Amino acid sequence: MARRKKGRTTIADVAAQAGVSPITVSRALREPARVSGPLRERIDAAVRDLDYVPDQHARALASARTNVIGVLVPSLTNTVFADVLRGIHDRAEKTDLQVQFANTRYSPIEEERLIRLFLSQSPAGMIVVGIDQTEAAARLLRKAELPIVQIMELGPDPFDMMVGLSQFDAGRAMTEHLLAAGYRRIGFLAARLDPRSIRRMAGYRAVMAEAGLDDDDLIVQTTAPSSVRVGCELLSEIMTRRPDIDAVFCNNDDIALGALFECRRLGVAIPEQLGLAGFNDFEMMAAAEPPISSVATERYEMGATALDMIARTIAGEPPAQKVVDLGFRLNLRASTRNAQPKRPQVAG
Amino acid sequence: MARRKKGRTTIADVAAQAGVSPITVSRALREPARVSGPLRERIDAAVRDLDYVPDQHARALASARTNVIGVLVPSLTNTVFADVLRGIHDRAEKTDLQVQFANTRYSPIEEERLIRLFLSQSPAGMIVVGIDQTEAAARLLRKAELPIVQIMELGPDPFDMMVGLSQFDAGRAMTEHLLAAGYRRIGFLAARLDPRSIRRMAGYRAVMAEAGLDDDDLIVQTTAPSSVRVGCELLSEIMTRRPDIDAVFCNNDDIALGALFECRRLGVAIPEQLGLAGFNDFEMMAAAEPPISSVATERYEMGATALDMIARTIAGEPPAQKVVDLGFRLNLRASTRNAQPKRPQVAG
DNA sequence: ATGCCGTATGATAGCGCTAGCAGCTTGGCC
DNA sequence: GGCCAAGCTGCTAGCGCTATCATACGGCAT
Repeated sequence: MARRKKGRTTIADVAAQAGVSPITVSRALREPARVSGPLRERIDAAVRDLDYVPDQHARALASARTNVIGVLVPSLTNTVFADVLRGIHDRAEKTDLQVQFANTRYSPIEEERLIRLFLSQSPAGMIVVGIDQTEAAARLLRKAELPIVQIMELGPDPFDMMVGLSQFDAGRAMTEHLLAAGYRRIGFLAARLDPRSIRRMAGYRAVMAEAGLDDDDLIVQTTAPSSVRVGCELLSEIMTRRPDIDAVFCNNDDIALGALFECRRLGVAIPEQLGLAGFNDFEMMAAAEPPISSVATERYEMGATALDMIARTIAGEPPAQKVVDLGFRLNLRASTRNAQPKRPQVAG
Repeated sequence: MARRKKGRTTIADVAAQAGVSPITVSRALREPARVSGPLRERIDAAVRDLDYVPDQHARALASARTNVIGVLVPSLTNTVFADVLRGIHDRAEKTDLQVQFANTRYSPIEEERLIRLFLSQSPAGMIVVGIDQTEAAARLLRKAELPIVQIMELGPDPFDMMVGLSQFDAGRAMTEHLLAAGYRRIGFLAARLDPRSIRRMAGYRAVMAEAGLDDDDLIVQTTAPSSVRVGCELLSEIMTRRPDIDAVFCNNDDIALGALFECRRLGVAIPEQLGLAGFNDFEMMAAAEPPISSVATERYEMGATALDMIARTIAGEPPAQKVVDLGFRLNLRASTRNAQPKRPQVAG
């Protein structure tokens, strides 16, 4: 039967040119060690000669395996995930794995739908964000027999592997620093309220409670997506509600930048009248005037590590550790008084 | 022979359950109109019953067609492209098209390599950025028989379709506005120097030349990737080189934000001593203090339109226009004197 | 009645590749 | 010299789906 795609160079063409059988070509490409040296060279030459590229679809169909890594992220625009994706992508390029993204829009329901969809295509591995999947999604992932990495945070009982940091500890650490620097009435500005934001906030609350400084009034939050504008609004609101605050810790850097601008508008001097800290440590934090203190996380590295872990597992050399804590770093700058533990003082 | 993937629900299972032949199921799924009503219903019911999901690979192999749209962008972290990708993705979700991204890192050589790679996988369509492909890449794309959209800018002789704006005109427009507002010694700060930056700059130069205000000294550029920090540095440099400038037009908003911070550091009042304008109109521009004038572009819409055009073409209803100009908008804010044509005045 | 046509469904033959085994060499050992 | 294990290479039979052709059927004009 005359069929389509007559032009395509197939494994049979390569085999003919190299004077071997198709299956030997197939092996030479996938498991070079199983083919003798001379043959391998002839085959390689033929491949180059004919510019042969294996058909991924035929390969996937025949082997019931694919080289697709499914990646589900909550947002495509948030720089946080852009960095992670870049890390994933960069490492994937060095392997023969293909990356397939999808956007859950911060919805666990949507995430579950996408997990079903991906799993039905038998990917080689999956990367998902966080630990708050729906129960059904968790069940699917647990019984799926493929490498899975949860990224961005850590938690008990991983589906398979994890690379992240403790968002709670990161929230704690910055709050502890602010306390140590002498701040007392520390506000918390939060938007989006995704699970990771919430755990950062929990870290903040824990520290404040331990210090006996807990106060619901100090927290201003909204489920609206994070943006610089929302940062302006939240800062404005907290200044109205609690004009006596001496610092604000923002659940991310967009909010912090908005807070900085709003302070400028309101004539609130940073850090003299108000300490300001963000989260993520985007590049602009260091360049701002004044430079803004922020909690740095290893986003690129997180994506890269996740992909590496999957690639290794597929290659049959699973990573030594199934859970990797990439930690965080406080980058303290002029927007906060950076005194080491010092006697508390009343803020200007 | 006992083979793998025994679990998978296939079209044959659906056919058995519905009491028809496999090929009829295949048709019912792809061209419902060609199957009679009652049969179609029985088949649909069986599909739902068995939770059947077609195997993309088998489908691609048999039909020599895929549903993959290849998208090549220069950067994954730049918000500009994140917005475009979101537009593409959002529309792709409404079709059965799959999006596959790759990152050219602003390198035409890398872009060519990726174009070869993608084309060898016979995608259903491709989206590429700009009009500056290598000659070889251009040849490949021209002879490829698939819908292709070039996005982000417009130019003569498209490979197939185009959605974008005239970067030159956009550069012109903002410069004309600055002139009309009375600025005379208008600096231009540019980083990265990708083709689109360069055309924006060309627009700026054209206007300055027409006004007899052209001066190489007014342009400070670097091939370093754009960042807020680089914006600080460029502003600092131009202030050293030409302390008499009265406005700066930045080739993007990161640079503009850096310039704003640096002005604050240097004690240069905006807009009193220096007008400031950016490009892209990121969300933060409106929230900044002072709010920064910027040229808004339809990035999300660009991605969405590109995908729509491809989807339509595949569906056999090609769009009426092969070239779509989405234009731009000047969003004028407090960082520039926004006088309408007025008599020139010496800047403070 | 007869034959023709258009429509709806089915049978057949692959798409390009790989799993599982079979067959052939080679070399080592008794 | 004969036998067997180990190492290569090749054959066969699909993976799940669809392009192409074939067939069945009802309606209509002749």
